[in-house]
Amino acid sequence: MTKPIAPARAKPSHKVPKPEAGYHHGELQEALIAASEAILAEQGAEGFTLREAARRAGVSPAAPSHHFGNAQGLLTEVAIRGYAALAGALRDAASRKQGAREKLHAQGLAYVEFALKHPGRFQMMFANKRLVADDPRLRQASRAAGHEFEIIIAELVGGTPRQAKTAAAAAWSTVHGFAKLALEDKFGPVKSEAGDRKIMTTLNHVLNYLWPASR
Amino acid sequence: MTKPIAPARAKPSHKVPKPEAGYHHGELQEALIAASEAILAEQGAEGFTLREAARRAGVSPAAPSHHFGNAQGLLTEVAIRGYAALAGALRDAASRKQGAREKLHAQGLAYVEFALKHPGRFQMMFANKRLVADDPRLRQASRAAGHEFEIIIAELVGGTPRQAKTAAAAAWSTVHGFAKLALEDKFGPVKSEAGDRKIMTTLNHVLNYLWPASR
DNA sequence: TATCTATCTTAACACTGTTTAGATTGACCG
DNA sequence: CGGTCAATCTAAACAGTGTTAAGATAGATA
Repeated sequence: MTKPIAPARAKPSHKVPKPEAGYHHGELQEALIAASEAILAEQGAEGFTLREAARRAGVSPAAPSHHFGNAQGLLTEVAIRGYAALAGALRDAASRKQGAREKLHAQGLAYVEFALKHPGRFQMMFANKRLVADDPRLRQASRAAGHEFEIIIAELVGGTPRQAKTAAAAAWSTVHGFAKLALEDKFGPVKSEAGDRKIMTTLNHVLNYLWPASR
Repeated sequence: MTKPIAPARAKPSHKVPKPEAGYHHGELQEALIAASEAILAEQGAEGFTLREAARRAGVSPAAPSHHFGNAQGLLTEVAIRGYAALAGALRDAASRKQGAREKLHAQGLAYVEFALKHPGRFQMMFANKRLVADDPRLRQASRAAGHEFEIIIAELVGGTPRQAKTAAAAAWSTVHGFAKLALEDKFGPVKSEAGDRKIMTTLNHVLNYLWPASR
């Protein structure tokens, strides 16, 4: 189930990661990213602190700066992986269905499911002010996720590229808005399993309303 | 251009809106709310600090606590007024048009216009973790804004209340998602006047696509 | 083996929100 | 008119935060 999220290029070239080191951590980047994701999962986007991430990785508060520059740099890395995971989820969802409408529908469900399952990460991915918003890799990761929508939309609406772009913006806006509103409890409590199910059926109705079979 | 969003009442320039500064401020609540809105307008939601609001109101950092309890309490008050302003904008926009579809369309434009014009306040209104999320007045203000959509939607779709609820969720999700994505630069830069205009025409296309004349 | 450089720590700085105790004030009430 | 009292605000402190500068350590290299 856990698919490799990071690009294939992995290690800092020269050495094999040693689990137990002394002064040198060995895998500090990965440890900090993992710690950050854990904090986001436990405490949400507002709960993240750089010091806590360092604490969990077992290093001093100043250590992260050598690898990520600052907190925004670390969070940017987390967001990039988040976008990759989201793109993967969208691709997977579409691949399991046949017919453009069914694919789009499945993508919409997958998008909101991702948001509800990883609220902290999701919120952080769209918090430009806490990221290095103009990082090329971040921008590309975001575009790649959006592209997953455009692929299916192009299949669905045929028309000019301009029209496809419009339709893709419409689809993305709808599911993104729904996810955001749901996370702020605008469609009822979201903490419980039952709450989540109710929200997902509401989403189902919304998608059927906006993209009926006739489209 | 800048329309008074707060009740027409006071004109608190930074200091001493009232007679000579004494030990008592006299209108501290209003001054703090105005200061907070100014910070949100200048620095965005992430730029707000309680101390800066106190500074602008000319009081000590501890003063706000006597009126609002804590930072969340102050921001909750700001958010309540924000929702009232949003509801007013939606009502105004609808009242200027005839026909349910035109009204809904105008509301969608007004919603995004509000978000682009007051990004800091808008983001804060939907940042539950920074507010007293279960404050009854806040919840009611939020529901009142959402209700503006439901009124028009009921006019448009006729059907069962359940169907109207679905359609309202769809409309709200779409414009909210569009606004949020636009504020995170997903539809291009949003700082310039030209950027905003381009975004609004994109929104126009989206609304025409999702709510065509035939609905 | 000696040096070099990446990595990490220690310590400090300027912030933040919140709490406690005390000072000041205006208003009520005899 | 004068005294009490509650409301209002300040001062000071505390535990946090992100970031930086200077120095220690260790792994790799020559």
